[in-house]
Amino acid sequence: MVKRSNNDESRTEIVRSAKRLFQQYGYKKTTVSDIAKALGKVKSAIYYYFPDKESLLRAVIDEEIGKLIGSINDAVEMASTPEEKLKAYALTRSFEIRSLSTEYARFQEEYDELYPLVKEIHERCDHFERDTLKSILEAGMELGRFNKTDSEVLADAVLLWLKGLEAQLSSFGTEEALKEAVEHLVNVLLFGIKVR
Amino acid sequence: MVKRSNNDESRTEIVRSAKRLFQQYGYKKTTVSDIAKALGKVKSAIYYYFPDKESLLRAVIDEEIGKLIGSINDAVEMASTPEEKLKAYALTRSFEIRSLSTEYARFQEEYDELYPLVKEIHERCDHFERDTLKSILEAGMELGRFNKTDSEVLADAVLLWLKGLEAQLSSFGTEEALKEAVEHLVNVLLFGIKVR
DNA sequence: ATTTGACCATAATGGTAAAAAGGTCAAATA
DNA sequence: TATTTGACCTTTTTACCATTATGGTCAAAT
Repeated sequence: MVKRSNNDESRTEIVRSAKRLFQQYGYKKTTVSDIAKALGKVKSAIYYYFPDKESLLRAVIDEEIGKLIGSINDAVEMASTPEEKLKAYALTRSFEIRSLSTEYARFQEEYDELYPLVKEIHERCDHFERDTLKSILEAGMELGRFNKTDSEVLADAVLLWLKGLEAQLSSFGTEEALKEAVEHLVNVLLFGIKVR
Repeated sequence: MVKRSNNDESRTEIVRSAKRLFQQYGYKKTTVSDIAKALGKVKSAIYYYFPDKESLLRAVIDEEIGKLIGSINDAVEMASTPEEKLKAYALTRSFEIRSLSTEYARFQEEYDELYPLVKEIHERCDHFERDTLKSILEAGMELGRFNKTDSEVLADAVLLWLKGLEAQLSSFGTEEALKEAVEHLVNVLLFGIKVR
């Protein structure tokens, strides 16, 4: 754990305020003063807790990543078989990212400026995702339920496929449509299309 | 066929000039005068053949779509089995789109303005792609090589997956890496990951 | 230990005049 | 007749400047 200022509560309140405003107005359009005013303070109070605006954004993002990873982990652990875990992984990932991308819809307009940060986030998540997927796949192979292949390569392939789905998220009107698509794709992933 | 002006050669030369300059400088940054000057003419000469700048872009795009669809068709027809056709489809599609996105790299900076046109293109291609994929899949089912399911739903799923791959194209350093990824994904698509 | 307002440097914004662009057309060309 | 041209019009883009906002600092106040 990182050592923090005595008053951790102020930090979390500031992050909560920042989060709300970032979601509503985007990163650039919310000023540090806005974040402070929402707490009945003035911007220099913020700078007592955070070195700069970007670290506020990082704090918000860290929280969101934590929640995302937590949700996925929970869903995967809840499932019992490797097949179920894979399905849970794909569904949870897709739904959580979908809801994130609507909550932070304004960030898309600022993609150019936020790109370095986005890249960093992706790299950080990639690591977790590869590991999690790899262990699901390996468990399936151990149990003799999945074909034995290089689990790393396969994990990358599945991840590529999930990211592809992510890029197409906006094309799904309803949650139900997304769910059906994910389930269908998981089935194809599991069984292929060749007759057995 | 649309009725054209007598001198079709001028039209094609104008399109060629526009194509070259659009690739090099993007759509907005190439002026109609530039396109004309490259042919030793003045811009009003262009307007004798094309009603406006956008229709120049459309002509270029139509040509590129024609080539893209042609390449895919050729590759698919060349392959003999449904499995090979599927692989040929995925490989050719990925490589052709990859090369298009490098040739017209500047267009990404202008995404916002070109969006309506891009959407139109996608819709137009979607139709062809769905039909082609559907017929490959149906042929496979007829021959008893693919599991029988709703070919339309399956075609959409495969297409979704190919578009996902498309969104990740920039993450492949070499052509070889892309080829390997596509082949691996096609194998998963065909056989799934469950033991038989 | 926190909060504040005054302060600084830089970046965003608005307004404006000049330049460039898309597009039209009657006259010229061939 | 089929093209090409330059002059012309209107709208958009650019370049520039003054003003304002914003991110960030700091000594003093609480």
